[in-house]
Amino acid sequence: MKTHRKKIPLGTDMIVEAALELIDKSGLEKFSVREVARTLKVFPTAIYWHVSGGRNGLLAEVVARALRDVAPSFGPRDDWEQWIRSVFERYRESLQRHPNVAPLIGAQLVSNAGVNPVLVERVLAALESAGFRGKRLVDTYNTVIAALLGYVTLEMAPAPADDAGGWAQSFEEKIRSLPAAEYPRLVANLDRLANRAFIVRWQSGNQVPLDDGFRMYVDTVVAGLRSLVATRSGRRRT
Amino acid sequence: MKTHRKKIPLGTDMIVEAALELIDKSGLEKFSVREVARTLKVFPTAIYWHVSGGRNGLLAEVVARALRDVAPSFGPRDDWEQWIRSVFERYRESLQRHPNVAPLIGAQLVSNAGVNPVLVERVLAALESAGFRGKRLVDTYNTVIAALLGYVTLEMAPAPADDAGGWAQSFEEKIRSLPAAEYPRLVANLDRLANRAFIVRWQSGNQVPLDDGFRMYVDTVVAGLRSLVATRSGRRRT
DNA sequence: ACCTGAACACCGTTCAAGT
DNA sequence: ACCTGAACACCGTTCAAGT
Repeated sequence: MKTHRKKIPLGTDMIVEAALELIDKSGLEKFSVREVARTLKVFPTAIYWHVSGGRNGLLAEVVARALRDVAPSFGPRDDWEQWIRSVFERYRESLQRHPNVAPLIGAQLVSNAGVNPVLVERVLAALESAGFRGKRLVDTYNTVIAALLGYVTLEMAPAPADDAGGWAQSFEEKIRSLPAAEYPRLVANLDRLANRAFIVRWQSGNQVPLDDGFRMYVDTVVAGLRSLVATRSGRRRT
Repeated sequence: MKTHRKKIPLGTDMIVEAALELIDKSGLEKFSVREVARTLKVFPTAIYWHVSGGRNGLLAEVVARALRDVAPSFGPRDDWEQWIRSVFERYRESLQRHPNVAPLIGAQLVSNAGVNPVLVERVLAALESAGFRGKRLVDTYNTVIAALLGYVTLEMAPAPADDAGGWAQSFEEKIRSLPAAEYPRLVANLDRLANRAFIVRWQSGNQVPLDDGFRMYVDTVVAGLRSLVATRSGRRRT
């Protein structure tokens, strides 16, 4: 699986791909421009000639590469609910292939711009077909994008790099010894929650996927949108 | 507003507070353990004696501090929908006070554990009162937490630190010159979308809040949950 | 145009030593 | 117990110089 590059002259794509491979293999914590340079057998400064924006610019391109082709095309005969569901699934699959880029997505505007205009256009198309227009279209658009990125970036949040301090173990102990008096419901449902629910887990979603929660989440968002379609009046009570 | 500390001996709280102040002022990019040490007029290594887990451990505590008291208590006579709405709002207000910590929340398990067990217990209480039990309770719990963190962390994603490269300006130009042929809906709604919608904005949510989108988002989640309450049968079509 | 090479101003973290 | 001090192995980025 190791890519052998010889003397083929450097190019932006080559650098971005090397960076992504490196992140996939060792995580963001280990990532550095210099390391990328080393794997390409090039001086660090050569990178700067090819990619603008330095380290952050490179990371933004990495995100864009990892997330390309997430949005299936939307035609006038497609069902918007079904389409939304499929984008959510494909987006999750992309991040499951590259879990270590997850922290980048919410990290910077530059990076979440990596999710490209094609996706924007198609989400708008789907929502328009659902009946949303004008200001309301924009609001539902923001809702969908936030929901799209939300679950998965959180699910894939990485555990400590090498965990020399044994964080995972001591955290598990802390969770398992919470007093039932203070946390009755947490303790009552502990078997179901421990390591399988946000905040009370010690492994990342690429190791312990939270599948059922994701399904419920998608159901919730879609059902919510559907109920808003019914509400034709622009304004709602706060 | 500048805090003058004299010779009061170092303590974990003091360090965490100094770190949070520093992040609030200059952002995560500028943050460093050494800088924290400098503001406390202490050698960098002194920090390590007080806070375990090094830099990441410190950042986790910063998140915990920034997000404490987000969850109002939930009593048996409270309305679960209203309660969910208020947590969402309070969580957003906390991050509006400390927008620069936003990237940390999805960044690591250690950090999103900073949202403490009290919140877990209360969310469970609210969802139980809505009628969710057992496996279904866990799934809706994951849904709510993901939704809770999702919108706001994305909204507060920081723009490039100093933007020496003029990223914002060139990105705006790129957006404004997208071809209407390829992106008909994006271009048609550009005035409403530009800088006011995810992916096609160049300023962070602490400068240009996406309020209406947030309201719609909360409506969507709550309406979705409500519709799932109705569906008493555990299973749903995929 | 594309890359080398050296240099600058930083990092996080460990480990020994002081008080 | 709490902190200093020195040292190690790194960083990202700039700038001049080579070809």
